Amino acid sequence: MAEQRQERADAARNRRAVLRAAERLVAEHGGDHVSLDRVAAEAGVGKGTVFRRFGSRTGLLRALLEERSLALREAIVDGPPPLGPGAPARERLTAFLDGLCGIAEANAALLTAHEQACADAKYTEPSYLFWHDHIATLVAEARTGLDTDFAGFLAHALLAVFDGELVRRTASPEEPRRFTRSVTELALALLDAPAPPRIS
Amino acid sequence: MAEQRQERADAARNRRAVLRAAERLVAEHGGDHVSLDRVAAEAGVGKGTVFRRFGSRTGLLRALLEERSLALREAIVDGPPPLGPGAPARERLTAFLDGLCGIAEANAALLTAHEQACADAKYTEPSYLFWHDHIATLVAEARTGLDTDFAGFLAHALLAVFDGELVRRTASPEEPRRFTRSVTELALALLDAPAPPRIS
DNA sequence: GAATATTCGGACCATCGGTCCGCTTGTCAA
DNA sequence: TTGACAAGCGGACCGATGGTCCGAATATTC
Repeated sequence: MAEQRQERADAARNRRAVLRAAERLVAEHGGDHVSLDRVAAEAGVGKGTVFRRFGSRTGLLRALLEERSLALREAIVDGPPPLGPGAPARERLTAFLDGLCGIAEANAALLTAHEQACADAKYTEPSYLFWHDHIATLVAEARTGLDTDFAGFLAHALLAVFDGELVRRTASPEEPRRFTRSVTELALALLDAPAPPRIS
Repeated sequence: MAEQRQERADAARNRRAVLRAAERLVAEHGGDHVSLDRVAAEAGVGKGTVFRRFGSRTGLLRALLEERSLALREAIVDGPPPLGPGAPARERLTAFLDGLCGIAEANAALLTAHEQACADAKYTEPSYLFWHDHIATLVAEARTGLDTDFAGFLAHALLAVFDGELVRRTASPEEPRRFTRSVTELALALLDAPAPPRIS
């Protein structure tokens, strides 16, 4: 069962149309200002269709975002080093962050829209959990002896920086990858910091 | 001109009533689920009054949050060290973060509501600008030679951790100030990290 | 106590996410 | 080819919500 008797041809066509329409609207207008009515209209389908395919506004944005990050995710799971398994934690982490920053820089508006839509559920999104787990693991590996919970917190802290608006503000015309550079420096600072003094 | 002929007595009374009502509702129900209709009803005033006083949902939440952080702000500007001027940057920063974390831990739900309402304008809020400037200055002072822009980025990164939901998730029953401890460790790690290698 | 500026309050509006259901259309077996 | 049936479509509809407006009410001032 691939997924219950295949998706009908028109359904697949509409799914693509909706994704492309949403993508276009988010790119043109800011992250918000993209109501589902407009997406449906732009895609040339009814609103019901959008919901049938994606369940909710959140689902639509999530689908777009996962489409963008699928390659990175696969490369991490079973691609060649330094992204994939095998490389030292430190190299894997910077390679991963480099990839994620690239996605963020190219999709800042989409990030904003997604954050807005997710709201509270942000920390339970499968994608978020995956990124978080990956970072936390690598951090713990690179800094042996670090408290596990604190490694998790550092992972949250690193991911917290991926805010659409912050990405947009950090980027600059003459240095498009400034966000990436900043995040990388931040991550390295965390890895290279001396062991924290025992607090309590 | 205090502010144009004083505020009328009933107006002041209503302002307080609305603030207290909003506070109560946010505390009881989660950060969202606090519509302005309900706030108005709970306060025993008309909806128009809420808007007249606070301009918008965002304005109301902001007012609540600034009420909570006013003391900290004043202590920083002209209070005694280590919060106020005079102490070494490192001590000032940890003292400040300690204070801000305290506020965050006590008002996680409010934080969530405010983030939701601010959306894109987050980085232009007077409060945010104040915190950001303060942190960036202290970081630059504690790590001389650090690129100014990067100090600013680190400030954003530190503030990005103050996400209502993250605060709630980091706190734990048996260790209420776990969020504070984590943030402090994070900040110290950033201050103590060795100078980053020149990238480009 | 009257004149006046300010404020009140809730009806009203537009928008938006999400639901529903009668109609259309792709699919597949005969 | 055709017919029957499941799957999908689309847009009218709904409830909630942020925000506006203006006649009524009231604090303030002289």
